[in-house]
Amino acid sequence: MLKITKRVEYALIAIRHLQENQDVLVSVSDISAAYGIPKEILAKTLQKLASSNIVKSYKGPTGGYKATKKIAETTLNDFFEILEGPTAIMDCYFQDGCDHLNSCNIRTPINKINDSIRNLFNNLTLADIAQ
Amino acid sequence: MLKITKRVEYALIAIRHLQENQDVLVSVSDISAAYGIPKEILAKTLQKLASSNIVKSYKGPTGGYKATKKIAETTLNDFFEILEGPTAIMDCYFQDGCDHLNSCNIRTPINKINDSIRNLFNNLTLADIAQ
DNA sequence: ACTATATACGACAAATATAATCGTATATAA
DNA sequence: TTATATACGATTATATTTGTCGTATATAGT
Repeated sequence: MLKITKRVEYALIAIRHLQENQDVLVSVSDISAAYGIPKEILAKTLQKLASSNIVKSYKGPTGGYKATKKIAETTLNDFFEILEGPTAIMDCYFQDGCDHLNSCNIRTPINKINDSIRNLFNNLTLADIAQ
Repeated sequence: MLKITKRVEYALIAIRHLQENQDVLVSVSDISAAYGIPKEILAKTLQKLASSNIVKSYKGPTGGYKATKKIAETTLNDFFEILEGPTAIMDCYFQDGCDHLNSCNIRTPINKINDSIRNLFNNLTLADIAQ
């Protein structure tokens, strides 16, 4: 429990690699080969980051991805949300339609835990965790 | 991702219920019926809590569970660990045997995120999140 | 002593979520 | 025109989580 997904792991690896190679365009194949990450899943992950302007994409041969300045100031909360949607330790935090709502006696503790985690991730940027 | 398990959810429900009924012994069936939780899984969850003295168990008919004083001072980290083992956003944090260790470029960020979460959970007790 | 009912606990099966793959479309440098 | 890159939806495979089954042990009540 409380695990991050492979998508997030791959995204972290990719942006770190892009930041270390800011002078060149890096293709999905490059990163895939360097770290042993399945190509297609990495491609889709980078597409999500591109549509949020965390990275910039260039099509065609000699194309690839580039880090943007937005990376450093992006919070973990935003980063996770781009890839996986809203962060919540239980689905009922954002969804509704709980069967036991009437008898639920853990709403307060669940909300407190959630708020604490979201507060933590809102105050940590990708730059903060880099070094 | 970053979800808690049903076991943790059920455990939270159970200890809250026990705290609200400290004067009587409450059986698994009582809690199961009150909140619509599968009996066997709830039973095993309470057994784990009992073996860590978070609750106390009494066998035989008229038996059941009782809250202990230890509940309030228990940290979320200990609580989660009793039920699910060590808290880590990636398995490699506690396990070893990673294939890509040589090319891993996210060790620092992963450790920072992990340490932040563990620090958060070590400083939050079950009493803290109750109200 | 017997019976009913509670906890204790390991093994297995079902359901769900995650990870990976496949197929096709589009853009563009050479 | 061709080769190679990103873009993206649909499907399959895998892993994890959740729930069930079966059996043992303890004990209050009769």
